[in-house]
Amino acid sequence: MPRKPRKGDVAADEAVYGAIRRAMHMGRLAPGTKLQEPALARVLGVSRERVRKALHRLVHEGWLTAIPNRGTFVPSLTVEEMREIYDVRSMLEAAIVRRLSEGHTTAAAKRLKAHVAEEKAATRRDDRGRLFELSGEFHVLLAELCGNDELTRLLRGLLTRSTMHFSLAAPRQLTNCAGPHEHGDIAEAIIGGKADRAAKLMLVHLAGLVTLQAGHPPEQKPVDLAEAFRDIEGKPVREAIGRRIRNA
Amino acid sequence: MPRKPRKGDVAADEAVYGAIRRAMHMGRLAPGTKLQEPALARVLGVSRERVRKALHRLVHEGWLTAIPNRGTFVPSLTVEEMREIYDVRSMLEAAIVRRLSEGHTTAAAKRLKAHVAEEKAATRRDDRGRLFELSGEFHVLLAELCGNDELTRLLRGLLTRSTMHFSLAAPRQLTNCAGPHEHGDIAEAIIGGKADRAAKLMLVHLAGLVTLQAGHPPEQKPVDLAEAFRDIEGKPVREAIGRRIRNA
DNA sequence: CTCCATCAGGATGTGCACATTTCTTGACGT
DNA sequence: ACGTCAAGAAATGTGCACATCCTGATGGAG
Repeated sequence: MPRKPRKGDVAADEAVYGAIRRAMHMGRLAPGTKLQEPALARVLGVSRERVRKALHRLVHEGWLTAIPNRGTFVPSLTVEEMREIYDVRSMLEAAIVRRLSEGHTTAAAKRLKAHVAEEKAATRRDDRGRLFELSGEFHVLLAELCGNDELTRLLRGLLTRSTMHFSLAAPRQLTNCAGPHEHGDIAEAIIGGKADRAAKLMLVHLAGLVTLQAGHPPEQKPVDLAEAFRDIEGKPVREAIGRRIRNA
Repeated sequence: MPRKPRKGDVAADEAVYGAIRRAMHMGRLAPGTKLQEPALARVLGVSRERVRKALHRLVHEGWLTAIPNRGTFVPSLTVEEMREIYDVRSMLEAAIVRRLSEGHTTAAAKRLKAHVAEEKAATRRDDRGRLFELSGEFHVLLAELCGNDELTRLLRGLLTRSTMHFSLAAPRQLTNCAGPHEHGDIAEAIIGGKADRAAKLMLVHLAGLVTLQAGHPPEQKPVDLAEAFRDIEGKPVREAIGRRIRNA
């Protein structure tokens, strides 16, 4: 299985894809913003087809909304849609913590503890950017510990769509989850084997996030594309590495 | 919001997409088959870019596997991947039937009963094709009754990937679920409000499907594309109608 | 003054042609 | 005889140019 990268390679695709996602993640692109292909191609310094492909992919993944012959837009999640996503997450994550509570390796417990410790450290440093990342990764970690790749992929998609609201609507409040101590409690219940308690804590945790998000309606403001993508394109693509091609 | 269809329109895209999916659904395309773009374009009578777009979409949805600079292939699901998919389904669907058991409208109960009745009718007629469809739709129906669109979308994707194995590996056995009576029992438990029983029945049901599929390893045989797509392209696109564009 | 029709400008969608890569076939050397 | 390498052919990936459609503005009619 040769994997020779070419000159421009698919890395260019990933770069464009990652640049747009990062801009959204950083709250540069307000809901309702139209992402027009020529402007993006000019700003990012790539061909229009590259931008096209990336936009189509983002649309398919639910990050952007496309209207035929009109263009692609940054979606404004309604409260109802958000509630639905968290509802599905509740179903999945309650089952996940239940399963982990009923049986997990010592290595798993170690990773959980380490993650919670890292979150606490970030909290002490008041490093809200890092804490934002860690808070999301906690939920992915739980899925990973189940050893089911399909589950991990699915939950990751759900989670990114969940955190999109924070990124887009309330970029100021970089408090992804209501605080690391809730994660700590959940981890403790899992390690202690208390399935019911872990599930209940997770449900309360997610419910809290919903009310937290519902309290911060998205702020509509126009955005200049050139400004939004300033010092973005060069950085390495981090979040795309979980999205590899499936090889039979 | 105007919706003027053009001459060829997006319907052509959907037609190509649907044709390939239908061919897979009918077991015409064996696992490992390479879908090369020029041949498909010639067979379906459309331009190569149309085929390209459809293939990319199918790859992204998990129906096909793409290898850069090599082409797109019909995947051969391993037993492990299949088990993972059913594992996720177990988590979600157990939660679904629990929720429905704890509260549902009379209209919901009516739809459930009607569906089970239709399955029994198809069984009596020995209409295995129709039963195959209905068996899948039963699980989607449960998700729909929860009133959560996100959940419905997600489960539909999982389900199509589950049934892919039947379509590809064992097209002969058109018994999607082990029999409508299991669906009937689940529906009965839901309507009766027995959450634990409904959840347990669902878990047993899904576990049974896994063992059923694991017993039928995929049969590898080369396929002629022109033969696989005979009397396919003209038919109306049925399964694509649930995949509309998201409009903000 | 308001409303509608018409038209220019720009953006999206599509087909085409070329560059690049990979697979196959055949010959050559060991 | 087998393995290796090279050259041709075919398929994939990409950029370009044109067709089609939407949007906003301008001018005329009521």
